[in-house]
Order: sequence, then structure tokens, then C-alpha cells
Amino acid sequence: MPAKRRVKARKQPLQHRSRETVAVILEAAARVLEARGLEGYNTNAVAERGGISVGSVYQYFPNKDALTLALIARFEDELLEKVRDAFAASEGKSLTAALKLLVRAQIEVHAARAGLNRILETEEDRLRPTSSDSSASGELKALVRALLERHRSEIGKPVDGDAIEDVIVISRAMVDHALQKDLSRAAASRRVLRAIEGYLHRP
Amino acid sequence: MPAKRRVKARKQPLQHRSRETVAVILEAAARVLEARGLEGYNTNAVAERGGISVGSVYQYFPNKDALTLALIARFEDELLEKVRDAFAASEGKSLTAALKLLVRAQIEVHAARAGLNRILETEEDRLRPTSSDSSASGELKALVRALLERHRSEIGKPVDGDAIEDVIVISRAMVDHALQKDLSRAAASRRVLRAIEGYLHRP
Amino acid sequence: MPAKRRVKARKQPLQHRSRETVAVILEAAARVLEARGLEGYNTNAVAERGGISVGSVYQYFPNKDALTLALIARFEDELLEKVRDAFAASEGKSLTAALKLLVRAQIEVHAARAGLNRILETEEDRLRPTSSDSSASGELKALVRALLERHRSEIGKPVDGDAIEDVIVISRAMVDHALQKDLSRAAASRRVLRAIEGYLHRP
Amino acid sequence: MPAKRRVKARKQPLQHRSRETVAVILEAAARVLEARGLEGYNTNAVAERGGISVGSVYQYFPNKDALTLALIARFEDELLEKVRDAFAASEGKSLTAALKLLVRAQIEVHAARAGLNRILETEEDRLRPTSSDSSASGELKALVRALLERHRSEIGKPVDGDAIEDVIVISRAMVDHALQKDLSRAAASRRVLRAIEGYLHRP
DNA sequence: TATGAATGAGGGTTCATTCAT
DNA sequence: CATGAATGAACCCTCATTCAT
Repeated sequence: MPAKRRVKARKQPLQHRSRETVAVILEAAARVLEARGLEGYNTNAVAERGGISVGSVYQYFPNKDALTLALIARFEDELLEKVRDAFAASEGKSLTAALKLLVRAQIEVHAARAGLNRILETEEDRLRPTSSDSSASGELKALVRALLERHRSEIGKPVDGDAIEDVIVISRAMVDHALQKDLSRAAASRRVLRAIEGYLHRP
Repeated sequence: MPAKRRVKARKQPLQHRSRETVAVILEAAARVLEARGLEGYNTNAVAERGGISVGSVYQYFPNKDALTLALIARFEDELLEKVRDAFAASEGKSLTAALKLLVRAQIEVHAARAGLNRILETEEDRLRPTSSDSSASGELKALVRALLERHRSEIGKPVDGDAIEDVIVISRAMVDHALQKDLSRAAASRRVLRAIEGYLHRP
Repeated sequence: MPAKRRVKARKQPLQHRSRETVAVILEAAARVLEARGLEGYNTNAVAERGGISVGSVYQYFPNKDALTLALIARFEDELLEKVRDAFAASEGKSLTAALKLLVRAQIEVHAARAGLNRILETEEDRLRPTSSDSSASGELKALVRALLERHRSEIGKPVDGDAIEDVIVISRAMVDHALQKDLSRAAASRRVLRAIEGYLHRP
Repeated sequence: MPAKRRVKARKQPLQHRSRETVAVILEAAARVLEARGLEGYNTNAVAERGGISVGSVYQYFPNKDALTLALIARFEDELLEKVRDAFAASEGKSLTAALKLLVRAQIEVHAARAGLNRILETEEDRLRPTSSDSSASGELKALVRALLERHRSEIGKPVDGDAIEDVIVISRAMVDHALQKDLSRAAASRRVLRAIEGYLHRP
């Protein structure tokens, strides 16, 4: 079946090119958002920045919001990946050490593009039909839960769903705040960690 | 870089009629923001909602952003007022009781118009020249500091500026989150309080 | 003082379609200006008149003033072209004959669209940073100088830069005036010529 | 008839005050036009500049154009007055001396507020139903004619209506041009005079 | 599929004019 | 008459989206 093969053979590179174009668009969108904020963020600017045509943007994203959502997803994926790594690396370590790794992961992801990520967070509110948790957020919770479970004894009491959520909320807010104040990663890390440990060790 | 826009009020509402109109405009703006979000928030809609003409909006606010900032200021004032009350009422009470009052105050202000206030918070980022603390935020810090100072002994360690900030950041984030999840005020209060006390009592 | 506005063309009309659209816009602008004057001259009207959309106007001109300037430039180009022709055609003729050709050229250009051109002249004052001579005006002076130089002997005295300017100023004013009074071209020509020759032969 | 008298007595001061207010408005309008050009010229600005209310402006002028026309008339009156003086003072002098006085008068009036007057001239085009000569322009012509008639012999040929008009057109254009180039009054005078004498002595 | 010109609804802002006080 | 708040039509300009090439 050479025909079939041909199609596939031809499609591969095409799919490859598509993936590439999507990546280009996303990166262009990210840069526009970073450089000009929400106000200067528009599809024409994204296309120009990406060196492609607006038409192409609409080839891959049905509308602007979809593009923004893809950006949000990309950000969540990056976060998840780092958090997974942190989780893996924290195996066998103390609670404090584990949390430090977790916090570091978050700071890492945000610090890379603090301005961008803050914007994406606010756009998330607008674009996600209230409270519909993305699967990414689900996995994040699961990872944090697993990490905390490992140290159940050190914490001294069970960690319920609410506590997980709170830890995430608190650390997200603290990381945002620390980065907005231009703290060094070390200082930011220390301060966020302090907040989380405080929360976990509450009487 | 366009010339900086005037963003302060255009004319003092000295006359009675004027003061009234300003109030009408602010309330209309708030309602539009609540009902249609940032996307449906435009000066014509505000005027219509307020039953006045666009011209009148521009009689008192040089541009849309100035109007939004006035809304933010109004929100901050409301918060401050409640926090001042809470501070006064907490005189002679235990730390926990005092914090409960503080948290309640915040929840009260937010809960009244949760959607609106969340939007205003994100707009603040965009509209306020980075990190230029409003005087309102200064007073808020002072109040929280005073409240904590009263219980220095219960906390067991001195509360520095960073700690004050962190308490504010954490409670704001927790309140937002709780309200977004539609928790009852009691539940929200309990949960936020837990986070703050945890933070303060950290080892 | 607002930031200076971009006032140059936004994008070169490289494509064929583009060039055509630019021409359509310019002609539509001219017609609107002619038919309704400065007061009725607005970008929406221009678009409508041109049978295109406002967006298209802004695709090629960053703002209304830029469009007006393009119209002025077009007018200057037309004038220059005619004057160049007159200069060429006057080779070997008498001073009077040469001047007659020059004056005719000016009348021709103005008469074609007297109302329009008068408006453009007043707009020029407003739009061109005071006294910054356009290159067109430079070439016009050069042509008039060359034409006069050819007849140095007939004039009897050297023609300095001021004289050139004066000749241009006088003939422009006279042409405007003559056309506004609806004189025939012949009559206008005679009268303008009389003024210029008088000036040149002054004792 | 004391009643009648009373009314009159009361009216006098009122009329006086009215005249004063009108003057205030006109001067305010002039200043706004000078300072901000046609673009910044609006009734609210005029009122503010004059320290009165918009309502008052409309008490004395039915609309903005009427105000502008009054300004134009004021300008024409000033010119006429100076020209009348020049005419009177030139009695018994040579043609050149007389023309010099005439030119000086024009320059004087324009130089006082060059920017303003240029604007008024262009507005005149727009506001005066084409070619309807104002009586002021009629008197100006009459004065110039009278002045030239006195020197019929020196000119050597009769001066017809067209010539009068031309002299006026030429000198107006030259004065405008000279002032726009910021020439000193002496230089401007010399240059304008040269043009006019050239015209009059043409063969 | 890519291109980019074209579309046009939408939204910010101004300002001549009115009118209740 | 004076005041000045209010009005709202008008106008400039942007940008998400479409579609002919």
C-alpha cells in the first residue's frame, strides 16, 4: 500500500509544520502580551510578531480567546512539568525540603515570564466558565496532595481537599506578590515557604 | 509612548447636583462592570445605565480609566472603613477574636460585590504605575500592624513589615478564592482565619 | 502637548490592489472636501464616498491628517508637473510668453478643482510644522528661478531668492482670487500675468 | 414721564455692561484662537478664558460662527481705521510715501496678531456666502481708490476697479507671507511696497 | 493552506447648544 | 440675565474576523 504510506509520509511533515506554526503563534502571542500588555494584545500584532499572516492565526485558532486559552494551557503545562519534577526529586526528603522544591518550581515558572503569567491568570478568570477546573489544575492538586501525604506524620494531621486548595492559593498569591516586588528568587522562596509551612503547622 | 493621560478627577463636585451625578456615575459603572464584565464595560453603557448622557460622564472623569480608578478608590475606602471599625471593635479582645473581626470586614466588603471587586483588583494592576502604593494601601498596612502589635505577646515574635504584607496578601487571596467558590461567609471566614493564624503562629 | 502623531503613510502600496485602493481613497477624500468642505470632511464620509470601509482608509493612512497631507502632496505634484511642462515648452520663447505658460499652468491646476485646492492650502498651514518647506516647494522655486534666469537680460536686473518667492506668492494669490471670482481662464491669465510682469519690471 | 426715563436710565448701564461683555467674549475668543488655533477654538474654552459662562456667550451670539464673524468684523474694523488714518496722513505726500503709509497700516494690524488674523482670513472663506463683499471691504476699496486717484499723474494711467482689487490682494498676500517668515516690519514693508509699486508701474 | 486586504461594528471622546435654577 | 450641568449627535480610530486570490 504505497499510496497510504505516501499520504502518511506527506502528512507527517505537514503535521510537523503545523505543530511548528502553532508554537510560533503561541510564542508570538506570549511576547506581545509581555511587551504590550492586554491592551496591545491583538491578533494582528501576534501575526506580525510571529512573521506570519493573520489568516494563519485563524487557521489554527478559531478566535482570539482560543489563542489565549492555549497560552494558559501552555503555562499550566509548564507548571505541571516542573511540579512533577519537584515531586519526583523530593522523594525521601524532609517536608521542608520537599516544599522548598515545590515552591522553587512555581517560582521558576513564574519568574521566567512574571508579567505574562500574571496577565494569563487574570484572563483565566474571564475565559473559564466559573469554577470549571481544568484537568491541569486537577493534576496539580493531586501532586500536591501526594507530596503532602508523604509527610503526613510530620504535619501531624490529615490534609483534606480544602487544605490542598489553600496551599495552592496561598503559594500562588505569595509567588505573584514576591515577583511583583522584584524579590530575588531566594528571598521569594523563603517568604513563600514561610507562609506555607505556617499554614500547614497551624495548631 | 503616548503622552501621559490625565487621570485625576476633572472637576470637584462642589455643587450638590454634581456630587449626586458623580455618585450616579460610579454606581452605574459598578453595575455595568458587575453585569457585563470588563468586556461590556464602556462609557456609553455606563451613561445609559445611569440614566444620564455620556457627556456627563466626561464632565467628571477625563477618561474611562479615571472612572475605573475612582471605582477602585471607592472600593478601597469601603474596605478601609470596615477595617477601621473592626480595629476599633477588637479592642480588648483576644488575637483570634480580633483577626476574626478583621477577616469578617474583608469578607463583608468583598461579598457585597465579589465579581466587581475581583475585576477592580485586576484593573488596579494595569492602571497603577507599578508598585506605587496608594495611600489607602498604606493605611491598611498601618491598621493591620496596629492590630497585630496589640497582641505581640500572643504571637510570640515581632511582626515586621514583610509579615504585615504577607498577612494582607494571604487574606486577600483566600477571601477571593472563598467567595469565588461561593462559600458561606461563615465557612469563608473560618478558612481564611485558619490561614492567617497558621501564618502568624509558624515556628 | 500630545505626542507627535505619525503622519506618514502607513504601508507602501506595493501590491496592485493596494495602489488602486489608495487612489480610490484619495479621490474620495478630494470629492468629499469639494462637496462638503472641511466641515463635512470626515473619514467615514470618505470611505462611503469611495465605496470602501473606514478600516481601509486606516490601512493606508495612520490618521485623517495624514490623508489630508497626501492630498496636499498630490496637489503639489500636479502643480509641479504642469510647471515642469511649462518650463520645457517655454524654451526659446520671450519672457512674456514664458510667463504666460507658467501662469497658465498654475491656473490649469487650480481651475480643475479650485474649491478643493483652496481648502488644501489652508490645511497646509495647519499641518506642516511652520515653514518647513516641502521638497515640492523647493523644486517649484528652482523651476521659477531657472525660467527667470533664462531671461535675465529682459528683466534687466538679477533675480534673487526673495524675488522668486514673491513671484510665487503673488501669482498664487492672484490665481486664487481670479478663480474665486469665476473669471474665465483667459481673463484670469491676463490679470495674473499683469501682476507678475509689473513686479518683475519694477524700477 | 419718569417711568420712561427710569427705563432708559436703567438700560444705559445694562447696555454698557452688555457692550463690555461682548468685548470680553471677543477678546477671549481671539486669545483662544491665537493660543490653540482653530482646533482648540470652542465655545467652552472661550467662556472659560473670558471668565464667564458658556451661557453668556450664547446670550450675545446665536452660535459659534456668529462669534467668529464678529471677530472677523472686529479685525476688519481695525484695519479700516488704520487705513483711514494712513489715508489722512498721506495727504500731500508722494505716491511712494503714501503707499508706504498704507502698507505700514496693514502690517501694523496684522503684526499685532499675525497668527490670529491668518486664521480669521481662512475662516472668512468658509463663513461668508461666496463673494458677498462685506461693507468693510467696500470701504477699503474706496479708500485705496481715493489714495491712488490722488496720484493719478504719477501712476501714468487710470486705475480701474480691477487694479484696486489686485493691489489689495497682492499686498494682503505679501503681508501675510512676510509676517509668516518673521521679517522685521521694516523689511516686510520694503518688500511689500516693492511689489505694489511694481504692479502700479507696470508698462 | 497561506496571505493580507478589506470589513464594519464598536467604543472613546468632544463640543455646540440647551435649559433648569 | 448669568450660570454651568447636562445633552447627544458626530467623529476618529481599532481590531476581530472574513475571504478572494
